[in-house]
Amino acid sequence: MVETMDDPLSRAGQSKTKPLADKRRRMNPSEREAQIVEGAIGFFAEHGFEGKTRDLAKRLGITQPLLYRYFPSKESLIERVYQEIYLQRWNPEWESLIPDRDRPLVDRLTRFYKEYARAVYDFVWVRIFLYSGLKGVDINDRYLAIIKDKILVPVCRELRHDNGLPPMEDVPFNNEELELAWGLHGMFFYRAVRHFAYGLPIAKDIDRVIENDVRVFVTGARAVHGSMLERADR
Amino acid sequence: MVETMDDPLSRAGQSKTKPLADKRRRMNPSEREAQIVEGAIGFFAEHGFEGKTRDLAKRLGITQPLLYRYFPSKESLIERVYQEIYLQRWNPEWESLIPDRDRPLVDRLTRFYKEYARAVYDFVWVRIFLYSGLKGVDINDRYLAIIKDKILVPVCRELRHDNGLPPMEDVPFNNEELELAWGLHGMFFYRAVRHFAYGLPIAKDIDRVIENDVRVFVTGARAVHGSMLERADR
DNA sequence: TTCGTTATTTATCATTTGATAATTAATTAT
DNA sequence: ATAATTAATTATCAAATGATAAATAACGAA
Repeated sequence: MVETMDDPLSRAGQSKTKPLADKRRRMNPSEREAQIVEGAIGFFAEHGFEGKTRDLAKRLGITQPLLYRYFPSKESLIERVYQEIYLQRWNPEWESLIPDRDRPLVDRLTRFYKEYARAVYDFVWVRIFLYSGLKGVDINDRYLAIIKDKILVPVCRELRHDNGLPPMEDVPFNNEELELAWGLHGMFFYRAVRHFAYGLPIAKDIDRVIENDVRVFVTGARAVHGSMLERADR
Repeated sequence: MVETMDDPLSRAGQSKTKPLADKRRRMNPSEREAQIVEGAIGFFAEHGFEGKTRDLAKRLGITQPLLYRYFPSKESLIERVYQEIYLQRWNPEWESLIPDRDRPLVDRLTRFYKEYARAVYDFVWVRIFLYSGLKGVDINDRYLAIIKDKILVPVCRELRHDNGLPPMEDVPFNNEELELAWGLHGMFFYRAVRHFAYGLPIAKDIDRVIENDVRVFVTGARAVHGSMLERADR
């Protein structure tokens, strides 16, 4: 029986009630700044960007005006949170993984999504991504453009090659095909939404789930990919 | 070439700048209430539940205190929005669709997700679902429990039958199997997240996309479903 | 037309909230 | 030890926000 994992709220390490810095003042500025940013990430992930600066300060065990010594405004702190979250968690090596035809496609995809999960199946990441998406922040679009260009389109390319379909130079790439690859990505990412946004339990052995997802996708895609190309040209 | 659909923000009917009720006062109370609720749905879907009552009132073309004649508090209005959104959009007929073995499983699934899409691929629904999920509202959990019990578990049951696997009475249902069905649901629902939360374009011909999703899933699931049951007992 | 009812608005309150200024005190340099 | 520096706190401000009370005016009944 496959176990499930509960309590998505548990962020490893930081306890929730942690104004334990009772009398410890005068921290090294760069340390303090880092502490504020990290705290803000967790805080906004939990409460959304409408979370109050006073509550954030309380959580950090500092006073609210101190935030304004390090950031000129709440908005600038939020901006910093975006930077930290988005830029830190993309590994360019992933991009070279997909087109590596020395290995079977199923292996490549499984490997990619397992590693990607390690970076992204995370309370703060998922929730900040959703909150900023709903807010319509542009950095969100840019991130998704990378997903599309560096992962999904290459996946389609490899899928064609694997299934003996004509390359994109001969039969142009089309949106229906892109949706196919978004399907795999949706299987993958919606699990994170379920767990970290909705608070539902998720299977404990993520790796096995990913293996299944990829097998389902690659096997199933073979059955439909071809027909998309036929209908595609004119 | 498959077209794509842009501007997820467009909610059919109501224009965004609409305080056009310039001098028309004294509306029938039940009408007014309905108008407020509908306006609140669109408003909170757009701005989240932290949206300000004054902005909502402005959008409705009424004054802010009038809201409080119809709802004792902002929270009670939000509660009403939940009711309206969640209760109104579940069709019990869908539940009987899945187990109908007179039709091929692919047909049943395609039909269900097409009809479900008509109810749920919708700006306000998707966003309020996400906002309330992030907020941790219990009605969200209850809705997802219905999805699981009435759709996903039945899907697994039918999938077993279709692939000649032992019924649940013989080999018990397990979480890995459930994750399989969540995979299909994720393909489906993540498209809505992409479009309505992230603002990305989505293929115009939703029906065709759903057909592809279901074919990919059913074909691919056949390749992995069996192995889950073997490992499952003990 | 006049009057009574009540839907709606205007005026206002008490908190909350992002932000600033003045004050205090921890740490380092002399 | 003493003074200088500046991290951090305390004390506030002004605007925003949920909510209430009093005043107004639209509509139906007489």
